[in-house]
Amino acid sequence: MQIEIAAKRLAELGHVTRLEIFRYLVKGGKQGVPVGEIQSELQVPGSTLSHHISRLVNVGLVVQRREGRTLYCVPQYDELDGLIDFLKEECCVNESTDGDQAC
Amino acid sequence: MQIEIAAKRLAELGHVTRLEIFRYLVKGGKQGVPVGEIQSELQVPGSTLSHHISRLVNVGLVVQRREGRTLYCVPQYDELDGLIDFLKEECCVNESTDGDQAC
DNA sequence: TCCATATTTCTATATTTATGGAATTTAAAG
DNA sequence: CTTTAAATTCCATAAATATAGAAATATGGA
Repeated sequence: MQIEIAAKRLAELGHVTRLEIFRYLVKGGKQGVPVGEIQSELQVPGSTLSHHISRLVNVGLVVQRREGRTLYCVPQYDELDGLIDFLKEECCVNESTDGDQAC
Repeated sequence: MQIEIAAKRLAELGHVTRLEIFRYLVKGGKQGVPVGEIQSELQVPGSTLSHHISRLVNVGLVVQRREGRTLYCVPQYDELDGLIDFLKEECCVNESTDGDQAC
């Protein structure tokens, strides 16, 4: 993963409301959660919520799927896993061999 | 972990320069890396670098240790692991049982 | 067609953040 | 006590982000 993409994704997760949204989606599973359900769960004004969701979509952490009037938000588990792996990439490869090891 | 703390930590990692710094530290292991080494590695002006490092320190992702004139930066592996766990907490607990499972 | 529901886009304001040069602090060495 | 090295703080400016009301769009049903 390119560092610019990883940084953007982390930045989007680094906001309380968006992190709440994303965690709620992660909890919800692959079928996705309607925008309206997120709104009633988190009690955020629609325009604000829409702004935050579209930021998560823009960086590829969430995908949307429409069914009639309802938009489902689906968290991208693979992207999340990739991000986590990126954070621990090459962990301790430069570590001197004496003392505790972190990994 | 409280969501405010998690969001702050993610936000600090969500900046290219700081993410480069943190990953370099993660690579370096528990003994830590001198600020000067980070500077020559990443080619960032001192004042800018100092600003970014202090943000990482403020959210507890990095701890500093002085040895003479040299300041070592030590990444906090436990905090990183806690952050990662937080992101996947309760993954899919609301998922309906039919179809693919993400976890 | 007309209406209700679901969600987004527009718009403006307030706040936070990034950047880097210059000056300063801290610590060791001569 | 003066110099050199390592790193931070101060400062100003530029840029990005958050917030939410009002208006607009999209979809399905009566």
